Amino acid sequence: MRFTSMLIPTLRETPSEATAVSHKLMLRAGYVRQLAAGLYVYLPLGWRVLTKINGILREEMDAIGAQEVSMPVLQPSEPWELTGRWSDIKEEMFRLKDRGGRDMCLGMTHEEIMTWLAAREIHSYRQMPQIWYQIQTKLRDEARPKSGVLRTREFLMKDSYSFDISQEGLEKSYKLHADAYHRIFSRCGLRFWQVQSDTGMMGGAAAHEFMAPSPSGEDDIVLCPKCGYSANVEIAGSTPPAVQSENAPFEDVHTPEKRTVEEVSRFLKKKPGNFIKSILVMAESGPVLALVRGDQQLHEKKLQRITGPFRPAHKDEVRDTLGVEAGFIGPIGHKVRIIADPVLREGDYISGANRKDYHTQGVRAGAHFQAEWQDIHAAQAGDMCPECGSPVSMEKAIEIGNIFQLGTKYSAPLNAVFLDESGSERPIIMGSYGIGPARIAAAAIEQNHDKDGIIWPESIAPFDVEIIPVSMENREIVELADKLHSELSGMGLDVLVDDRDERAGVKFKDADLIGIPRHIVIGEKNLKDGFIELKDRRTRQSERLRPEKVLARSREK
RNA sequence: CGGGGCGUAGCGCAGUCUGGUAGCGCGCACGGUUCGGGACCGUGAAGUCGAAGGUUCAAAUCCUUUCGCCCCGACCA
Repeated sequence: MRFTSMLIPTLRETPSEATAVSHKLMLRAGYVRQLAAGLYVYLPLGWRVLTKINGILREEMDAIGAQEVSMPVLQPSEPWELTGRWSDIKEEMFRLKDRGGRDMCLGMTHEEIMTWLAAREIHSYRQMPQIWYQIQTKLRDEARPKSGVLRTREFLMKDSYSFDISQEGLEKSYKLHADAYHRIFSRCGLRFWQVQSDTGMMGGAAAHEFMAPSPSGEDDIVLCPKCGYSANVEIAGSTPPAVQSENAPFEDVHTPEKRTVEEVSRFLKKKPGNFIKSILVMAESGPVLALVRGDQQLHEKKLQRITGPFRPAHKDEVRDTLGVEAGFIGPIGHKVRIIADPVLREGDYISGANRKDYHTQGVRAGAHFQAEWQDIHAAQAGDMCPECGSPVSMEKAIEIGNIFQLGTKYSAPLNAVFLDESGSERPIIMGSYGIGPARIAAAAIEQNHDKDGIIWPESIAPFDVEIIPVSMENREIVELADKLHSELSGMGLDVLVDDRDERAGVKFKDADLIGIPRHIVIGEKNLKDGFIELKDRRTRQSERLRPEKVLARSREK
């Protein structure tokens, strides 16, 4: 491919709206353009990368016996009504009516439609297991599209669905996917972790996410370097390090105008870990008082799994419910539901005294208050691993894939049933599995770049080699570039020749930006001696070689 | 949805406070010189100043409304 016949609009300056590294580089190097918030055009280079990623996805999905299909993006409401998601999902679903006034939506995922198909076509245990997948556009009216292609309103997703006759079968399909995902992400050149994750509204028994560490990631993951425990912070267990117990007498202390743990701890010269942080929230069932240690944070997702949806209490609600203003509330003497983090079981603490300008010290669980004990704190670096007790670390990560054991959450309401060997009717046991190709591309850039641009892993680079004829005036150079171009292409390599009539510096800068892993530089001086240069984008090391040698070496690959 | 920021030429920005002929750099076009890490000189094209309404002799600038984009948070099936 010739540079001059391809649209590669590189930018010298970074458009101001970009903050994530991958976003900046994709814009500058001419891979994508933004149409509107969360809507991106993939330019030729960008599309080539996605095509390569999708190729890997197809190979690995096919290898586990999955079959590719294609489902409509435009869907009728009925299957969604049957599973309850038509009403469970709110503004995030794009909805419309057709000319007949029928409710329709744009697919944000395809459990309903895949299950609809299974309900029609799978009748017997003899037909299973099945795995169906597609690489299809999804639409979600995201509350906040962000970070370039990392969170968009329209995006490509490889989604697959397994259909089994039993939980054991599901676990097998699940394992097949997990293994395939490891191969996929490894082949794409990513550093990644498989972590335990929340099943969310997908429901079901088990779920894992595949996470590529990156500062641009939206998720926090907890990792134990010792035993390999890894989990999304949304569900990660951890034991906060023990704090020295004060053995303080049980009594109120005057703390005028000191409300937050930080203020009171500084005022009393005690560590935040010696405090109980009391947070009142309003759940649908009523007020709930959540307690965590002062140096810990309440994790709202964890609490929500226990109480259902909630919101923080307003100031007047705190007063009405607990009889004291926010800042001085504590767990003692209330009849509201109290949920406390287990770390508070032991030791004595300082909490709000339930009267203005006072805190109580020497507060002990059991003796002074009762609570439901539930893990509701957010794990933080330095906490102890729930499996082996060593300190855990935290990383920001991009969710590049997920796998869910769904069970019968979709098959039951959509009546996707089969007859088992004994002739009795049972719901199909399902799993669902997703990968975002654009996120793979973005994560690859986040993990592989330098100050000059992208450094693509070979497997997903838009081209294998870029040939850089340093001058287009020199006939010999141009002829050799053409010759290498056609011979390397003939060997099955994807080759880009920068045949622009630009100065060498411009070509070098753009080549570094675009990030093709190998560059062949053809310059006058070297060519006079019969040499060209083969340059590695990552290491920047350059070798002087005879042109034939380059061909021979490429043939080996 | 809450908080913050920004909309001026393709891109990056100045001009807005204090109203008075719309600017700079890059890019683009043409001519010339140059040619191994984003060259230089000259000439030139290109802007309903996001939109609508208002105030004013006069609005990019002041007022009102509105749309869009980005960031933080909430949300993320």
